[in-house]
Amino acid sequence: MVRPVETILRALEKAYPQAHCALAHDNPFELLVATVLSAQCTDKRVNQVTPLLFARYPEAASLAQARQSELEKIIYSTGFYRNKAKHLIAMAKALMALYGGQVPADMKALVALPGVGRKTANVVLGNAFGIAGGVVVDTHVGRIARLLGLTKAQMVEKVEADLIRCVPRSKWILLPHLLIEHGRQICVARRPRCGQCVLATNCPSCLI
DNA sequence: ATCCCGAGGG
DNA sequence: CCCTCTGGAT
Repeated sequence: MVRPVETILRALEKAYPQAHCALAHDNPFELLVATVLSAQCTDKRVNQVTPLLFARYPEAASLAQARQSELEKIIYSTGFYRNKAKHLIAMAKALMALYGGQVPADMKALVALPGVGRKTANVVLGNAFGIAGGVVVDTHVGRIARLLGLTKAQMVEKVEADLIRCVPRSKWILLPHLLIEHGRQICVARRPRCGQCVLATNCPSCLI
């Protein structure tokens, strides 16, 4: 029923040769912060607040000393601003206390940071350090959760486990970017453009 | 109304 | 396991 992953990968790589991490960043710290901000928010809007954010708080040391009210104003438009501001300050303090202000290149250490879950850790590991720790699975998977009778929480875990099993490790970092690009251009939530979809012939939800 | 590169708390 | 947190785009 489902086409081999290799075939899907090849089709997506051909369709989106420019796929990459769209969160603007110059170093692991900036990517970590940007990824925390990206929760339930488009990368484009994150990129609108990060220039001012990083000018004001260029590294963990300054962010750890931030006044929460000031930080909230800067990140306001990314949503969840109170939680994110609180988490970012706590995260920066933890980076100072545990890692000398540096971002650890380690899954367990990243996930233990305040406000950092497995998805954020995977983004930082893969795109800042080039380490394929796991596979980034975002909220797109929630769209098909109902078809399989799974909750979103179950879905995220199962999908990553399946991808780790089926996809060669050399593609773990690239694959999420391909899927996200596909989700943005073709497989959008409302009125998906199935007529232009390179995976249409194999898609159970295809509308044509 | 629904969705966006989620995570913590109950 | 479910809920909440938030604003802007579509």
